Amino acid sequence: MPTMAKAGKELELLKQHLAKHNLKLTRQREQILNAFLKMEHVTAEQLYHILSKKDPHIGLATIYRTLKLLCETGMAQERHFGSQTLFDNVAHKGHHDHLICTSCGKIVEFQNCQIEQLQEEVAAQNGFTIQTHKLELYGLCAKCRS
Amino acid sequence: MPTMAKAGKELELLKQHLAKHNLKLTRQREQILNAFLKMEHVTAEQLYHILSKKDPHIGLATIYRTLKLLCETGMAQERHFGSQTLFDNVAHKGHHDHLICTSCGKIVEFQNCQIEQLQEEVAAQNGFTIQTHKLELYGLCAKCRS
DNA sequence: CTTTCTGCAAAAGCTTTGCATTACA
DNA sequence: TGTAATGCAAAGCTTTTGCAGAAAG
Repeated sequence: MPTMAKAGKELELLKQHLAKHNLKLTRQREQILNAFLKMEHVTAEQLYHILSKKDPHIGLATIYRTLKLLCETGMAQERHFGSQTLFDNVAHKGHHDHLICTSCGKIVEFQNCQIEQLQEEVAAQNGFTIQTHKLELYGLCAKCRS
Repeated sequence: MPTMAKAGKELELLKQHLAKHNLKLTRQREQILNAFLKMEHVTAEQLYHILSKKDPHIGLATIYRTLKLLCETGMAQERHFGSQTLFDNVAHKGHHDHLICTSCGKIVEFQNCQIEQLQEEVAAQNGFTIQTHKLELYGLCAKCRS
């Protein structure tokens, strides 16, 4: 059943991280992970509202604490867009960058291997080894331009 | 005297912006612009401390208000690194991107025309017209790797 | 003179922390 | 049974806003 194996991949990753740091898997952490994995990107507040419906006593602080854990595992990545702090789901689609419309706020994800390759070259020239990167292109989408 | 002309270029840009929006050029705005132009990137708090020495009664709110203006002219660009909000001086060196060491915090600026060209292509494919962009590469610098 | 700015202080986010209690392993 | 996690509320930061007096055009 490869489907089931795939479904639990992220949970396994979290379990590994928890075990390595002597932390515990809780009902809340699992709920937060599951809700997070369904989204492309979320704010802490958004997750809080989604989860509050199922579990009215969940705390916003727990969301923040768990999102920090997910960032440590590499599944999530913190990103600032305007005044909002978004947490990107990197597990789902792999790494992706963003095109952001400055007029309507529309966000398009994209990937480009050539750019990534050039990034590696630039880093090497400066003696750096890349761990991760963020690329955001701001402009006007087709609708807003016309 | 080309030197003087060059020195006032950014001030002219600010004056234009102010005129266009029916705003006024004040002593504080000029001071903040000058201090800002001397730096590669600063936080609002840093500018506040620098300027407090000359003018003990300057307000932090004025710094924030003026930095917002500088962003609108395009001379400054807001950037989030970790928990800090930095304001980049784009006027001085033109647009540049950043290599950031996740271990020691060292920041290296760079420019790469090929990457910029590819960005344009990606944007065009998605119907976007780019206004600006941010590229940050996070990793380990030579010292921290060894 | 009229409008905009400033500094101050208060307010408003958003995120983190302290603590008693609960849940995991 | 011993740690670690949770929820709540309070504290902490950074950034914004309201307002009366000051300054610019």
